[in-house]
Amino acid sequence: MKLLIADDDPQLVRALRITLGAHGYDVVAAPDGAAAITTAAAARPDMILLDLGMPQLDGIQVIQALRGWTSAPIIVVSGRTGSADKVEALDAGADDFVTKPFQIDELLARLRALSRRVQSAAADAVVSFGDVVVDLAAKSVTRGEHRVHLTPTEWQMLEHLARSPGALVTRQDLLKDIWGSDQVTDSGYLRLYMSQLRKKLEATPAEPVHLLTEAGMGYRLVL
Amino acid sequence: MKLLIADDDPQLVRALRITLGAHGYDVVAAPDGAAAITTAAAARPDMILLDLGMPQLDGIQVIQALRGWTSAPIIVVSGRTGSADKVEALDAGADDFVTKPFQIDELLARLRALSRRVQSAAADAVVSFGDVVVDLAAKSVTRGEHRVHLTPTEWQMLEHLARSPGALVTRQDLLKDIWGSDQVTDSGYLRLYMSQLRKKLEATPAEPVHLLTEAGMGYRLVL
DNA sequence: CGCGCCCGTAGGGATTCCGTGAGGATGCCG
DNA sequence: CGGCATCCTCACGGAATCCCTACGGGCGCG
Repeated sequence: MKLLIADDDPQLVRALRITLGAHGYDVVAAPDGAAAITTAAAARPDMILLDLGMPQLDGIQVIQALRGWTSAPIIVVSGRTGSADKVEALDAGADDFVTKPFQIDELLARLRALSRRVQSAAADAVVSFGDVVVDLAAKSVTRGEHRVHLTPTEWQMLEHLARSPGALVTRQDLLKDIWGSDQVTDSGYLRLYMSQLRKKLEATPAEPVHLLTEAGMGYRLVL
Repeated sequence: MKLLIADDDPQLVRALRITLGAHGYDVVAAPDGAAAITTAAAARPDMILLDLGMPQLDGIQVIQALRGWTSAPIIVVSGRTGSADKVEALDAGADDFVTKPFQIDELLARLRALSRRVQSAAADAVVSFGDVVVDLAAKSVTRGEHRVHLTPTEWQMLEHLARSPGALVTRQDLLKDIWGSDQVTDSGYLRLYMSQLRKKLEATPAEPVHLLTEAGMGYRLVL
């Protein structure tokens, strides 16, 4: 069971590394928010211990970034005791919230409780179809041997589709998640970006095999 | 989302029932450990809120009894702050531990966090009959090894039938839910789309085995 | 047997929905 | 200031979908 500890207090990290290591966990560490994200992408931990008050990046933002591609349990560790902080972190995608100072045995128990819930430890962060490989964690797209460059909007569309392969994604969902709010004025961006995606990823853009459209409903990525 | 509250403090139960009810939860309550177990068995809640210090039965025993047959998330609420109690409860099978007094918004956030995990784990919104598999979540239909394409209206019909398999669905219900308002002018849409569904899903469309019609009443999906 | 009732099915027009090209608007960077 | 990438609008041809109408068949009943 691999564990990522993201905390800027070297002493705490050292203590946790020893204790958790003794309980059979494989520990990797990151000193700030940015490092936490890159380290998580590289090491693919099964669980994440995250301090809210780190330099570089807000803890909430770190949670959101991680939740973009991994469903690994996140336990937030923080000195702040206000319920507002807890609510914010939990709603951003964290699974549990422990306030410092904490008892190490309680933390261990919460880790055990969460790991019980975890289904398939490795939620594949890579989706591939045809000769295209999409790496959700690295935000990179490869076709054959060459890398494909996508604009931010194109990537967001592909990301949404690739996150639930085979599932139908409603036009509403895409509009809401990419353009925020309740944008209902689909004056045709979706059609346009989908067209560009197909041009970049499909062998025959005019007759797509993977990026399908369901008339009147939305789009679907078929592997 | 049905919620079981097991607590011997009537005032707290009353307050929780109001607050949680306002947030869309369907609340049932039990005043002691024994009642919690029997009520849970009868009501089949999706989540359980459990007080450790109840008469009749130790909270830990209640957890173990519940875990014997249900995997619904259990949040323990207790006045004891000792880490030993937390560890014991969590290791017995509880998912989270909140100490009294607690902020109601924190409790709500923890409920949301847990339900998120449970839902993603139980993504089994699949109904199948014959060689047809209907995935309600992905809005996809497969027959044998091939995907079946449905138009929006066809899908809505199938969805209604598949959401209550075996049950009779009134023509009125279908008309109202698909075409909105109190459209009673069944000038034959239903017959038409049902015909197309059978053509796509039944082995012998002329002699349907699963998409049956009850003369004068409506339609029924038998698995 | 004749009839009305209900249901299944086929064809076709009207409408909505989708793909795509061209081009203007905006922001970034040297 | 100019080039560049990206985002967005608009318009049009073509495809998919919806919905209406019509026709045929099974079934109960007088």
